[in-house]
Amino acid sequence: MANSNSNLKQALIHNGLLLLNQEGIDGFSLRKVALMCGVSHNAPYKHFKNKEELIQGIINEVWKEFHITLSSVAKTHPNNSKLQLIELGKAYVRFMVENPEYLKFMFLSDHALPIAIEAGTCKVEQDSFICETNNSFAILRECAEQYFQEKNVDTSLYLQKTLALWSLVHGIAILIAKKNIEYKGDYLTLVESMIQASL
Amino acid sequence: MANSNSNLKQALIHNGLLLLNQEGIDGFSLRKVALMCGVSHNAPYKHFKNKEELIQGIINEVWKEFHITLSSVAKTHPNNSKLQLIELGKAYVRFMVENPEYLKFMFLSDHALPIAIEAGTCKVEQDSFICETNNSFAILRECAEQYFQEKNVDTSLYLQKTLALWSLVHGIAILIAKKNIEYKGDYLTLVESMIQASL
DNA sequence: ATATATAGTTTACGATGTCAACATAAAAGA
DNA sequence: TCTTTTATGTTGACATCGTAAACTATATAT
Repeated sequence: MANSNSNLKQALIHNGLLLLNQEGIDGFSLRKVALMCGVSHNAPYKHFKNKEELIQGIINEVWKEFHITLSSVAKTHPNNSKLQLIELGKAYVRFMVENPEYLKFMFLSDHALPIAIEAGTCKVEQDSFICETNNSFAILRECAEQYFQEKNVDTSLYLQKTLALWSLVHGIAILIAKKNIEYKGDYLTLVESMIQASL
Repeated sequence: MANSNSNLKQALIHNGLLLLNQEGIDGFSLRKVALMCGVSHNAPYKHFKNKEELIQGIINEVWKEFHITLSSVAKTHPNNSKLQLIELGKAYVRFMVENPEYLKFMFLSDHALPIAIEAGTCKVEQDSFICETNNSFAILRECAEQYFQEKNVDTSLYLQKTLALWSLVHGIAILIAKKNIEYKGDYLTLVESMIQASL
């Protein structure tokens, strides 16, 4: 029971991610994922309550990937909080633009774990399971607060300014990824200048 | 042929919108919409190529509603561009928060008409059909440029600053609507202070 | 050795999107 | 006016999908 237990479970998530990449969200189905794993169409039900739960598993995997991307970017530029913020923003947007199907998948789900924002504090509440949104926001927040500290920003403004930066990056990422905006030229240059102007 | 032509077509869009509100995106189906219109399950195919096209019709309807909301807000505060911008942003966010199913629907579609952004100019390209994104962005842009003019902002920065404001509002709207952020208190107050700080 | 939990299979069912064939009434052409 | 399209529906069929139930085999625990 030790190892082979999560063998198929992991394979389902892995192949689900593959299928999502290959056929997009429209071509995605439980039965296809099962087939890719060489298993009957009902086998997934031993590991996931339903389709929604498998999707949630896949989304968690995407969040992990996202988090790894961001955290490696942050590590690449230590001791330079401004550059960190800019590169974080660019990586954030690039990830969404290059993985539009991930974005749709995540958008369809209603199971995001909210980050509680309360009168000047930003407390991350972890209830039953880990949602990587939190960690990814934590990376951004750390860099941002480091930057604000260096710029002698009033501490009481940290949260609001960080949230504004997050919103800006989140918004432009989705506008570009969803092709609401079409930029002639390198979109990352646009993102960089927008972040720079907002700091 | 004059009138009854688009009779069912309009009814399908209307009832589709109703169904979306009642059952959410998961409960939405072509056949249910047809049933609501008192028509056989294949009748919609005489007016829409497929499900995707009906959805697109519904989305266009939502854009219209969105546009009407924004434009009436802008008209409520003439000659006060700053207030206009703040109220526009709040209305923008409120619309998305109050209609999360609309948001999902729109996110699923790949048929947004992009707004071309090009080296200091923002040209709206209208190809085959009108996408209300453009008009909605146009409202925001008009108010923003009015504001920048009053503040003697360098004209060459208009586009980037408008885009930044749009991104900020778009981003916070989605973060709140998707419950990635949970604000204890009135979220519109948060939005107002964020916009204010960014101006 | 026997009982039980785990992980997989097969079969079945209703809902869905879509296609093809048919019906019918309105519009258009001769 | 008679005929022929065209527009707008209906019915029936089909493959795919998510999911439930019943069954099977294997590994573990007592």
